[in-house]
Amino acid sequence: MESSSTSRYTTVADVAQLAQVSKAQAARALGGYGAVSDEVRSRVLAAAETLQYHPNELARSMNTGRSKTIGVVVGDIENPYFSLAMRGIYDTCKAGGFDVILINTGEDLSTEIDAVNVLLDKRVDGMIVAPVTRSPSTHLKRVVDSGRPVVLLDRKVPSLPVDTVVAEMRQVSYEAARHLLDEGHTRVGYISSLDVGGLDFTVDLDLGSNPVTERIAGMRRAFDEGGVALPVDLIRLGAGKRHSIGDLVDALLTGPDPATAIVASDSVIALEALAELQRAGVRIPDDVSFLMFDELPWAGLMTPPITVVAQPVYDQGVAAAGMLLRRIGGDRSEPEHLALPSRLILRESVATIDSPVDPVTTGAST
Amino acid sequence: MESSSTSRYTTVADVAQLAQVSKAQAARALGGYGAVSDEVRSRVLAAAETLQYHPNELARSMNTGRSKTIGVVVGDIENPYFSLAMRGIYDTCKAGGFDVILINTGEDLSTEIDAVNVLLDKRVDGMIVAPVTRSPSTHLKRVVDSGRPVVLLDRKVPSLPVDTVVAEMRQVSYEAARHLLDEGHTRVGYISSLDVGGLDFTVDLDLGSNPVTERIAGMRRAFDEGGVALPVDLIRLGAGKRHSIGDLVDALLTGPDPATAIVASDSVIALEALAELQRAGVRIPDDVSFLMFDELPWAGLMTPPITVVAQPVYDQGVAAAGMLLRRIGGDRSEPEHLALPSRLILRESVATIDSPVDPVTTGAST
DNA sequence: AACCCGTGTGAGTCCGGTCTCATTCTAGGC
DNA sequence: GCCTAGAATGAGACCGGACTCACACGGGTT
Repeated sequence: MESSSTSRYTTVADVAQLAQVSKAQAARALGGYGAVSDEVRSRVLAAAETLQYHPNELARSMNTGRSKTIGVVVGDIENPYFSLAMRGIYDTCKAGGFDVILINTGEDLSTEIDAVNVLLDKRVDGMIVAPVTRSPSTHLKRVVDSGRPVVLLDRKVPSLPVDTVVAEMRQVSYEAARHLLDEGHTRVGYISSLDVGGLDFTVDLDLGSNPVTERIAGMRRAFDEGGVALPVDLIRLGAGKRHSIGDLVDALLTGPDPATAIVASDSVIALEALAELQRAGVRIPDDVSFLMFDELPWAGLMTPPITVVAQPVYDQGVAAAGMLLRRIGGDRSEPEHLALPSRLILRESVATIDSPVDPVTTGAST
Repeated sequence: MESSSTSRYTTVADVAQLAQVSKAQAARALGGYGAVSDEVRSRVLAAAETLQYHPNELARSMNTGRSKTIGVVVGDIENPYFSLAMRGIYDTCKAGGFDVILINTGEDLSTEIDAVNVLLDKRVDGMIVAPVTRSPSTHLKRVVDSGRPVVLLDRKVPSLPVDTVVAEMRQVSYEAARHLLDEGHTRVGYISSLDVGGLDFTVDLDLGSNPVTERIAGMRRAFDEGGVALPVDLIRLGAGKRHSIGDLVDALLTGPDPATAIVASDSVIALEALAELQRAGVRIPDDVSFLMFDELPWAGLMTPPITVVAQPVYDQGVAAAGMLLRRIGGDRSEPEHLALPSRLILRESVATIDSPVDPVTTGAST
């Protein structure tokens, strides 16, 4: 009883000693492998019980090479999108007997690189990454090289031969734009937090493939079909970082040819945009129509209820984790690229505009 | 090149060999301890670089006894409360150089027990637990005995001598009830997901100390001071599990002496209650007043804006992690019990009722 | 009686780091 | 020129499990 601090953990050796058998036998009885007589087994188990033996997972992982742990790297856990996806991942991993280590990148590339390295150094059995856009992805290559499976969530990295899970965006975005067009909106503003080197959006800006480019592509198709020019000048990148969302909203509603509809790229942006509109006294859908990506419980409870594009977020998490677990299980087949169907939920935040646009006088502040 | 699968990781031994020094010297150069000549150091570092050496954290943890990882056990990550607190925990741990393992219990005791054991077996340096209510807490005792620090979040376990971080609830709840009373509400319903053995709420039901009992205690004081009986019959437990939230809301608005105000114990309940009210055509605050715990961005954007009790959730996470890190750092002082101040944010969801209650004819369905 | 197989067992190695210990080398002090 | 403190170095123990190997023992063959 010489020490109450840092009381050592009991090890197989301790159990073996109490049970009067060799360490090897104790390990066999405890681990349930090899040949052990009933006599010895029960003695060992009893000893383990009295000593409150719990195996050291670190030691075990070290020579099995598997940690029964997967790593998840996301941009921002506080974002409902990620926390719900996380839940899907979590539930699936748990069912498969895997633990989860979570790392948050704050959408920062160097943090993501560190995160991936940390997970690799901790010898996770695999990882799910929602990569920061346009990352050179050498760090992800390192994972692939290490032989550990990776599944990319929400964003593809074309050069990387790994499984990906995304929500189908091109088609719903087409439908969403189609809907806006049908209601008479040709001047629709799009606000996204995506940011590429502080550049503004232009038609030939190469953003790679990510949810945002997919959406814009889908919307463009609808505009093209309708014979209307996609209002490129109303597509605003870098929301929340380079520009305040409130300012972006104001800007879209001011000027000679303002937006008659605003599309928010995710719920965080939607919330701030909505707050700004309310502050400025701009009514939805009378003064401006509103549409957001991501379906959250509150969207349908607003006045008016918000028209949204719902992605199967939880299911994306489940699918990603499922794929990962299959890979960990030894599946060596070709990389799979899953796109889960999204759908447009029509509510009341998009108004019908009477033909040739009549600019509304907005009460936008500042 | 006999194997492209499971390409072995480079170890100190590999680096040592390439640098033409002993394993011990390589380890010293890499780890930055002991005496190493500049000559050797640069050679080792160069070798490590070319071989892309990354230390195996498992091995390192095994004989240092510290994993630079903390475990977090929460009820439901999808709940904004936890995901925001998680963010606070995360940011703080990261700043301190610690990684985070997340485990979700789904508010289930046996899962919590498993979770705690898993974390202990993984040799986390400490853990933050938001314990399931009324747990016997022998599992938490095991952690304490192991010498690893624990910090309890959101709920206290009186028998456990560990640090706790909660939001101050008694005082704000007093203020909230006071406000309701001032506006003429004596029949206020309270809906909580807390559930203790499927029992209904009674005055002498011992629930221990948790946010919910604190709130009820605070509200009782206000009612007592006002000389009004706390409407115990309108306090509903087990929301979302034992009872559907919609049914609970309907029940509160039906009967001979219905509630004139509804208090939702958290944002998840609030959302479902609000949906039910909308479905039933009950207007806020004309037909019933509404007040919720937890401030979320959408609360102020609803029509009408919802009056809420805001807790410093992110700060709770930060505080909990801060305490834990201090303990890990060796702080052996007395357990600290921190209660962060909450505040009532008055908006427009509570209406004034004209003196002696005149039961409103509600449009509650079914 | 010699042989074989399978079960039960202990000794000891390995995983990949950290760290102790003993030894060698070198520079400074007298 | 000799002695010694301290730097530089290598060998090897150790953390706590998993697992290999060699060996003992008993029953069934032939």
